[in-house]
Formats: sequence, C-alpha cells, structure tokens
Amino acid sequence: MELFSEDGYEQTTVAEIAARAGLSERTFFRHYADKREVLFAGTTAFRDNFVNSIGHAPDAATPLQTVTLALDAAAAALEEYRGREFAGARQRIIASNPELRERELIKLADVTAGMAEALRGRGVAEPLASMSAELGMAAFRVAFERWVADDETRSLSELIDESLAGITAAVS
Amino acid sequence: MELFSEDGYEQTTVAEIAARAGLSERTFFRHYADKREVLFAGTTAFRDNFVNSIGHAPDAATPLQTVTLALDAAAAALEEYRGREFAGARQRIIASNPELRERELIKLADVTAGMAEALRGRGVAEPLASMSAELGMAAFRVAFERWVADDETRSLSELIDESLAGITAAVS
DNA sequence: GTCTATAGTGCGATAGAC
DNA sequence: GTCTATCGCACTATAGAC
Repeated sequence: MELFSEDGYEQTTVAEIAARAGLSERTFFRHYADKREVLFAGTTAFRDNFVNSIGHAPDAATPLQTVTLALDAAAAALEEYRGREFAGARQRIIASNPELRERELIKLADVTAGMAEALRGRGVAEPLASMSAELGMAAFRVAFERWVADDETRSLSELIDESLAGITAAVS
Repeated sequence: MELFSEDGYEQTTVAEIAARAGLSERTFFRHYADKREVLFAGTTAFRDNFVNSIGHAPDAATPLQTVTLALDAAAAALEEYRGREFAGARQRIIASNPELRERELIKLADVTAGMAEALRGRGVAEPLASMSAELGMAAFRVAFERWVADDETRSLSELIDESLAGITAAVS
C-alpha cells in the first residue's frame, strides 16, 4: 500500500514490492496468485463473516432480516478491524485502477453468492435467496462508499441502515 | 467465440484470433484494449439503452418504476438482438474464466452507475438513486442467469418480473 | 531459482479513403 | 491534404512451467 500510494498501482512493479518486503519476485507469486491479490488478503475471513452470520440467524427471521444481521456483523468487524482510515486508504487505491475495481467486484460477488447459498440452505427458494443477498450486498456497497468519503462522519452501521431503509420505503 | 468455444479462453492466444480474422496482432490491440474486450464489444449500446430509457420515463414514475421500464427495454433489445442461444453461448465462455467474469461485473457496474446518475438527474436523492439502480441490476442479473440456463423456457421479461416481484413481496 | 510464453505498449512506416 | 486502418519491430511486466 505504501508503494501503491506513492507511485501508483500500475507504476509499481512486482519486483519493487518483493524488494521492499525482502523477498524474491518468485516468492511474491507464491503467496499471491497475481499482483492484484496482495490488496485482497483478508477477503476469505470477510466472506466467512457474512456466511456464518446467516447460518447463526434465528430460524424465525425472514430472508431480509437474516441478511441484515450479516451486514451488521460485517460492519462491526470492519469498523473494528483496522478502522475507517485504513479502509479509506485501501479504497482510494482500488478506485484509482480499473483492474483493481474488477477484482473488488468479483470478491464481493463471491460473498453475495455465499450468502445466497446460505439462504438456500435455510430453505429460502430462488430467486428470493439470490435477490435478498444481492439487495443486502448493494446496501453494504453503497454504504461503504459513503463511509470512506472525506466528508462523512456517521458509522458504517448507520449508513447501511439508511441504505436499506430508503429502498424498503421505496418498494413498499 | 469460435476459438474460445473450441480451445477455451486461456488456451486461445491473441495471435490466433488475429490470424482467424486475417489481421495482425497489433491491429487486434488497436480495436480492443485487451484480449477480454473482444467479448464485450456491444456494451456501450447496452448501457445507453438502460440510461436512455430512464430519461424517457414519465415524470410521475417512482424510481423503481423508472428502473423497471429500463429493464423491460433492455430485455426486449437483448431478446431481439441475437437471441437466447447467442447470449447463452457467450455467457458460458464468460462463466468459464475468472478474468472474463471480472470484466462482465465491471461492465454491469458501469451500467448501474449510469442508471443511478440518470435517476439523480430526475431529482432522486441518494442513497435511494443508487439503491434503486442496484436493485434493478440485481434483478436483471439474476433473471439473465436463469434465462440462459438449459432447462429454462420462459422469456427474459418474465424472469425479470419474477425476480422483482419476489424481492418486493419479501420487503413489504 | 531459472527460463520462457503471452499480453500489452510505444513509435514509426505505409497505404487507402474521402 | 487529412484522416484512418493496418502493420512491423523492439521492449517490458506478468505469470506460469519446470
């Protein structure tokens, strides 16, 4: 992240990253499948957090309530993990480069697919399972973008609530 | 698409594509920014279709009604353009390769951003504009995946309606 | 750790369309 | 005469094979 912030993502070579870490270029590719992956290290835990929360929701919860519980858990973890400042710095790097935006989108799509699968495991039928997961992830993404904006002071949880409340009001 | 279907996307080199088309490798990269883009040629028109439909919606339409009109227009265009068979063949290639899935996601995200901007142009405030666009695109994506499945016989429009109806019922 | 294939870029030359 | 399409060549970085 230091090198990417200073020189830009494209201008930074894998050789430079490896040198900064005191490793060979070959070892970098042993740890990360490609150059982009170095920015997406913790995403497995991120995904598990969503999926496990859905598994632990009360049986009586509706699909959307279940997803909302998962969003709250993920938001809490993210706010505690390294905080808004770190998330913002990382997000600015990702936003600066189309390849990184692509990688981010597929990671979030994988989380969405995991939530949909967990909902189906609870007996929710298609297309409702997928649509609930998609709606939840949309709320998370929209809220996250606002959360890391410079002029924003509210918490991620508040912003997620606002995103969800807005769309549910519009639908009803 | 012939080469990708026969040999697989990764196994097909740009040199082979260029040779099949009777062009040099250099000329391929003049027309397409990278190897993946050759599968996403018509996406500008695809996006414009969504955005323009939103601009032409009646003033009295709610955000969700406006987005629904855009989805219907896009579905009609897609069903007429080259039909379900072509869309399915293309989609199977894309599904077979993570890089192509990434590119597909960012193209759809661009359409979503375009719809949100068009909604804001109609006076819809955030986060409702973004959430309406996201919800609509989610319905389109879920319906599209089902549409190109082997065992599906319903029209894309019907499947979109089903996706939207399911989620709105769950929310209300 | 070494070696190599492929993607992708920069620059310049050429030819044809209008 | 200008604009656009094609091509050739040298070069770098990513990424995979071994």
